[in-house]
Amino acid sequence: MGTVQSVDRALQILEILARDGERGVTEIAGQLDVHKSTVSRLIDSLAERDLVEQNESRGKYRLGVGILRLAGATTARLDVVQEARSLSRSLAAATGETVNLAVLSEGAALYVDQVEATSAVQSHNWVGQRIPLHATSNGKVLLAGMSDDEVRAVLAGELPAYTTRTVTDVGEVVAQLAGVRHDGYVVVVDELEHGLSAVAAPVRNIHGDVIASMSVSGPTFRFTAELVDRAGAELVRCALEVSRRLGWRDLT
Amino acid sequence: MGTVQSVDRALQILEILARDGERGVTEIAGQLDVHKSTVSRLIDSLAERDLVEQNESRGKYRLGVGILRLAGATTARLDVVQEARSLSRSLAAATGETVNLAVLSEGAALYVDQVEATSAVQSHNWVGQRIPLHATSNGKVLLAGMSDDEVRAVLAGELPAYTTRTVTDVGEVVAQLAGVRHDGYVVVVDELEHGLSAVAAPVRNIHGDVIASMSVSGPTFRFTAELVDRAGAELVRCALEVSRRLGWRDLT
DNA sequence: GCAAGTAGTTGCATAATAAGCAACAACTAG
DNA sequence: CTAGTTGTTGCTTATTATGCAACTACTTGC
Repeated sequence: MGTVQSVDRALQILEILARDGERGVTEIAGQLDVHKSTVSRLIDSLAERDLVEQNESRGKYRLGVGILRLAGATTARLDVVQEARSLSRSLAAATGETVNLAVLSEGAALYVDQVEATSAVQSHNWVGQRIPLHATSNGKVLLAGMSDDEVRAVLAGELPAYTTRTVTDVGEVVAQLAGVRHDGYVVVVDELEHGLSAVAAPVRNIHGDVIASMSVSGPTFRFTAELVDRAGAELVRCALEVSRRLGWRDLT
Repeated sequence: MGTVQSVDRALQILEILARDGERGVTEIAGQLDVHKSTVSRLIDSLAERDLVEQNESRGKYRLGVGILRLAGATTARLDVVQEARSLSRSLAAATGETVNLAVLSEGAALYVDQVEATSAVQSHNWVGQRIPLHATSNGKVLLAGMSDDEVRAVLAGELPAYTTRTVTDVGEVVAQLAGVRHDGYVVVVDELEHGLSAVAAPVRNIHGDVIASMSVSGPTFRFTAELVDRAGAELVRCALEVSRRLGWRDLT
């Protein structure tokens, strides 16, 4: 099937602005290899619906709040977000940490919901962020839902090291995934950021496919063995309940 | 300036899906008054970037998670969200309720951030939702940032009553706004939903314009006069601090 | 303060694409 | 099993998107 080139270009503009924050018409024209008047008109269409906005008169452009309206409609309709919400909140309250829900999207973990305990240390909102798969608990759970061949395809290329603890050898990651599949959850310590740890478990659909990952994360100094045991058990229970609400049946 | 018709159509498709949840190619073609093959190709462009997805093979279409990636980039770059975040969290902890941030968007309050105290009763995520101005504390704060003529223009038509307490007379709303401007905050009880109350205060930019509204909301039974006093004072203090971080200077 | 350069905008002509049509495959309903 | 509907796709052409040139507005350097 065919796409529509001018729509493709408009969407590329949105991606450029998402990646770079803000850009001028001439800069975007250079990146798309089209004339700046073309970009100006494409941006006009996007601006009419608040998908982009201009910093000031004749200034650079950035993403606008119209995107958030569409996003609100999207999460409101994501079954897994809806079914998980109340469980995420009780889990956050029970553990005193941050609970996240992530789905696989274009070779990364896309965070789609977040609930923080009020006592949680961090205030970063991960929703909408695309986070590397190999260095996070959510990422490893999502990878564990794939075959080893699929994993190797997704993790092609050199895996970046974010800390001295990041596992960057694909073979070692694949070996870890066997353990994830066996245990039904994974604990990751200091791989994405020093001082940040998390435990994650899979959320399955009616067919048993891993469609999301739910995690509890917090500062490493609070991730004692006792907390990991308690949070892990509670997390697995919650993720199972979300899966059940989505139609999954554990026949074992 | 001109827009690009095919991009306009593609964005209309996104809006239809945001409003209706899911729709088929033929349905969308009817609404846009174009041929279904046109819709099929426009959807192809949107699907290639995960902005829409198909429920199952040859089924209806709905918004996809690609929107969330753009949304994450948008909130990450909204200055007011960034500056407010830590204050929102401390306010949620201090009051034990839910704190929201909303901006004006197309005649409604668009919720752009939310922090819940773990003890908060509700689990509804308002981010991305467009909420009526006349029936909410955030809405009334955003209206109070306009002139009376602008208010009357925005509130054209019959105002829906959501509960028996909803103020639906435009004149009465306008009169309330004078009070909001004087007091610097507003309390709204049971107007959007029975049992839901909130207090809100304005966030200003460097020019003093009201660019967002910050609120504390919770169940009416917890919104005692004492809580309103305490939360109101704390909220006004936080909203002022966010305004200062954005460059506003209160010279009084 | 002025000149030169750059960025974004817009009218117009035309090159290129988007769109409609027809036909098809796949699915649903009776 | 048949008829009807939906979504897809090859092809042609009607229509639009695009580039160009010229313009306004702004920035930078002297």
